[in-house]
Amino acid sequence: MTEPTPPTPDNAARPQDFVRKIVAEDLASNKWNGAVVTRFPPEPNGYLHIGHAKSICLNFGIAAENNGRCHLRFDDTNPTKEEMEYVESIQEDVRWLGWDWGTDKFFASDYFQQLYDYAVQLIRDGKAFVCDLTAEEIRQRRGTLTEPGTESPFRNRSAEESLDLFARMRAGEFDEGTHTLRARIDMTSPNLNMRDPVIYRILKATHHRTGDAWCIYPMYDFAHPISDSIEGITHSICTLEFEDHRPLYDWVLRELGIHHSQQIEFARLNLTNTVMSKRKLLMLVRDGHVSGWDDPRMPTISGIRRRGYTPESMRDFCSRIGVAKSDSVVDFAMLEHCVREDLNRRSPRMMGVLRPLRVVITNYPEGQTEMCEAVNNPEDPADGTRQVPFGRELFIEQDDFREVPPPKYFRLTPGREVRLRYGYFITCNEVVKDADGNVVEVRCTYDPATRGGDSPDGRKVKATIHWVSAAHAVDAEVRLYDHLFAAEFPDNVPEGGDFTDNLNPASLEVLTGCKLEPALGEVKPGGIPVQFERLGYFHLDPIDSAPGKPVFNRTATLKDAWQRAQKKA
RNA sequence: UGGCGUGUGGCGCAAUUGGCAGCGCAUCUGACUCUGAAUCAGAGGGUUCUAGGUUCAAAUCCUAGCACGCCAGCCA
Repeated sequence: MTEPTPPTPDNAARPQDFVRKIVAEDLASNKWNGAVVTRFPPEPNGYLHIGHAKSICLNFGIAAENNGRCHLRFDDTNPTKEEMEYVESIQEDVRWLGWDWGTDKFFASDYFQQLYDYAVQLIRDGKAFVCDLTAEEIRQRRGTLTEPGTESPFRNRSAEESLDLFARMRAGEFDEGTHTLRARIDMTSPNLNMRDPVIYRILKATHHRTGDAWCIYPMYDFAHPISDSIEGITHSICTLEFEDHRPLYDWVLRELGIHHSQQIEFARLNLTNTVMSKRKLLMLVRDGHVSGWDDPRMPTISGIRRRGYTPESMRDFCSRIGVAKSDSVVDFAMLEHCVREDLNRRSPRMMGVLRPLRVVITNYPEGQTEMCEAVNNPEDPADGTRQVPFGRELFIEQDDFREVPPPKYFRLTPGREVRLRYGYFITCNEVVKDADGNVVEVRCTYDPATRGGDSPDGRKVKATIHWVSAAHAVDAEVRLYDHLFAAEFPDNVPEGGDFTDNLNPASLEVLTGCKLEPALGEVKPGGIPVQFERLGYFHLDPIDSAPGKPVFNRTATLKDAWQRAQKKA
């Protein structure tokens, strides 16, 4: 429907972040002969979220800005956690964000043989050894944050013996947990990662790509630097928690004497009213707090896509939040601002009534219908106009009528005249109630001279409200979303509780029997959200909608000064 | 009482490397308005973590503290 606009290096106007500065300096000093090669290395063990989007835009963005490449590499060294379903969704999400890895799609598992050969080299050089300690024994000897560890009794066995043992590990002779390959570094290092870290373990699990070809798998700290090296990565950008791993990253590459990319760490994204760890997101899915990874309340890429966020707004968001090394929490309002800005510019405007109240125009001829011309997008005249049917019976928003109006309430109330957008001025003169005293219908008169929405005598009305012709309305389900978590910082919870205690019970409100103008019944899936005038942006749900039975997800509300004033009062 | 890292308006980031602390978001006014939207104009908000020191001049350099984050998986 709408062509996605390709990502542009839109950071030019913004101050450069520290990573881009390093890249620029390296280019200036010709450190890598003009090459800029980055990579986005997800583990296919879950769906991508907005935090990943930050990393994706950083890595692909830097490559694009510098005429370089960004590799998509699946870090699949743990067969017990990874699945093909995730590699598919990850690719879809990166593509949706607008990035293209071209032919540079890789899997760490493609390097298993090379990795194995490098491990052998390390053993030969006396830099690694096979250790017979159990996990528990290794843990006990690791020492603590303040005390050094103690060396493994197998640390000094001969390279020949380790080589033999390693080959037998690979051949499947040993059970899981009985042997590991460890780097021989320094058990007294203040950096625990350097205390003879395990670099290979036995895992008799079927790998989603290599099947049963291997029963030993390299650890992240070994596989990652080498994968970067093999691919000729120049800048290996990762998050802060890997800072402590950099010495090990450098050690592996230095000892092997191979291409040595530079690891650079930045702070991961945090968002208010949101959790952003795969573990917690998985929990929300598994425990049924949401309908799935793509629930529109989820901060996953697939969730926000289904919610109606656009790739353009996501990229804009990522460039606005910046890249730095201090832990921080971005205000959710920043994200909303970005979607609103994009959607305001591009979304078609239409009318939909969420909570209908029947209006009968008593002086309008029964059975008559006419068409009113409505502007599709005032922000973009090229979008043209459309015809909206008008009749004697209409629906307006319940909120747009008050029998006893609060102060400064501009909308419909007995005796007051308001404008029906693109329609007529109407004046309310009668209220119909049910047995319980609820207003079920308002009866109005219209001024035929105000057709189109302007009065020839120049009289003004304070409010313009939206409406839908009852005879032509399309029925729809509309889902209103709010923050998944009521608390700004969901993890802040008293002893004994957990983040799910902060789930917002009102994060989803499902409205049925909503009344939409006919054009909204024709919206095709795959486009951008539509603005329901005065309400917000709504996105046709690609999964639950059926022909003639649209379901709309509210992407974001419009800013509402009235509501804000009400809340204050 | 280990190592690594980070502290700049409410929030996220800048500050040409020592030269009057700026931008975005948020907030609040006002204007305009056939969306209480958008737009436009404006406002408030800072002990640059603290204390010393160097200097004509410090967010930036030095010293000593403090706070916060991460690290003791055969996860990544």
